[in-house]
Amino acid sequence: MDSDLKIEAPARLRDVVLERLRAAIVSGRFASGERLVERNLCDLLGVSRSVVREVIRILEAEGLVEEGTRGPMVARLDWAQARQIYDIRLMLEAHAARECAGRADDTVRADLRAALGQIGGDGALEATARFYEVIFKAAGHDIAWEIVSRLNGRISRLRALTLAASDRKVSGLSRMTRIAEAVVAGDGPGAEAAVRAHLTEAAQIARKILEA
Amino acid sequence: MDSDLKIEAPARLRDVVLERLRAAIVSGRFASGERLVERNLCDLLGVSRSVVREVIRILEAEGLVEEGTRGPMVARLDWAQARQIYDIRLMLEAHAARECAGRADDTVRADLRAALGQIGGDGALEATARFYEVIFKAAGHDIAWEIVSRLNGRISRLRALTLAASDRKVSGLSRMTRIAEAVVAGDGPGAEAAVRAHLTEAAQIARKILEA
DNA sequence: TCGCTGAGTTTGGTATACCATAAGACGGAA
DNA sequence: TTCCGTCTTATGGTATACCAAACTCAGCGA
Repeated sequence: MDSDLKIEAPARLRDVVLERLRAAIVSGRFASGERLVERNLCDLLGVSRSVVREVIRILEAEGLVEEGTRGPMVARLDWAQARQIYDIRLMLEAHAARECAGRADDTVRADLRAALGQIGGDGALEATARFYEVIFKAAGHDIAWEIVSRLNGRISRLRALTLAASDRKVSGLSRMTRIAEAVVAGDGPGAEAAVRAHLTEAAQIARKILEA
Repeated sequence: MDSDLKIEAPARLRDVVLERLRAAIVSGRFASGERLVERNLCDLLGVSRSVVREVIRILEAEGLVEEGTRGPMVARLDWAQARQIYDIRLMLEAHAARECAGRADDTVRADLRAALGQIGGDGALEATARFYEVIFKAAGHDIAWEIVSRLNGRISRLRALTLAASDRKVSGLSRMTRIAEAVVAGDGPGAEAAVRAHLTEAAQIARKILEA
């Protein structure tokens, strides 16, 4: 890895706050519909309002925060929205997986296996994201990846609501392994089908949670 | 229209600036890759940095602005990106048109005709947006509409590059009329095909422009 | 002539101050 | 008791101030 030499850019306060706040919302630390009072967030995070406000704009664009009558609040998430998000992800990911399978070279295959291997470990969430990133980037679908990343913020909120997270993780891993196998084998239609199966299952679980 | 009674929310400076700056970028007032120096924008727009900075965050999320090494700059737009955007729009719009055709009621049909009727007039751009909004909303694809709206900012930049805008407008109108006709007739596959034809043509034009 | 250095300037990052408005509390009059 | 008006306060919108890093460029020495 040549990343050892990379100079890490000094972390901007904005990025840190963005990450924190996003995590807080995704993890359910703030309830759906709860108002995000700027000055409270400033106290909570120990930063000034400038930072908080800029971060709120970004989270608004991600759909995690929406404007209430009096100010920003945590976006509400219902099944109607989640269903749409899964539909969109399905289209974009299926397309990317198919194209990726058609053009994956050895580097891509190796990256895919590496990401898959880390999913069982600690940073499961990051590894999963990395897995998809490899697929999208290899397919030349940068913009689609950008979109899916943003949508993932909202989807991730669903995961936090799941109680039995462990068994789903296993299931998800096996599904993703099937995706990877199809991609590595250059089997476009198979990869697409695997993506479809994975997302359909995930959507079913989300539906059960949100309709309850 | 009962909208006569509606109290218009006091326009926030942020919204005005957002619109202005977006228009400036889309129209080519700022060159691709040009640095957006905050203090310059403040002078230009006559507002404070707080506002400018928040607006820049929003435009960043729209992909119209990207972070340079030293600060924000107007995003570069090449054919590789535009092609991806057209691909994504194709998927989302085709899907929406198909579903809209399957469930359009009289209200939707009327709205669609109204929007179509206004496209020839002054606010062609707004009317076009309204046309698609009707289709997406009627199909129950709010989130997809949100995504397409954002992507449209980038696509709109292409239009500004076109010299012969008039003949394309006519062509676009006839294509959109075909979409509307298929939707009104409840012809899902036909609507999808019309969308496909329209976007394919638009993509071809964009390609010619960007590869030159 | 080339290169180094240091002052000055630009620029983005961050914090704070001020203002207008709307919600909420409180009290008086019918 | 209820309704209305007023006062207080919370809150978001906007502007300004300050700082540190980095870029520029003149000046100086080898």
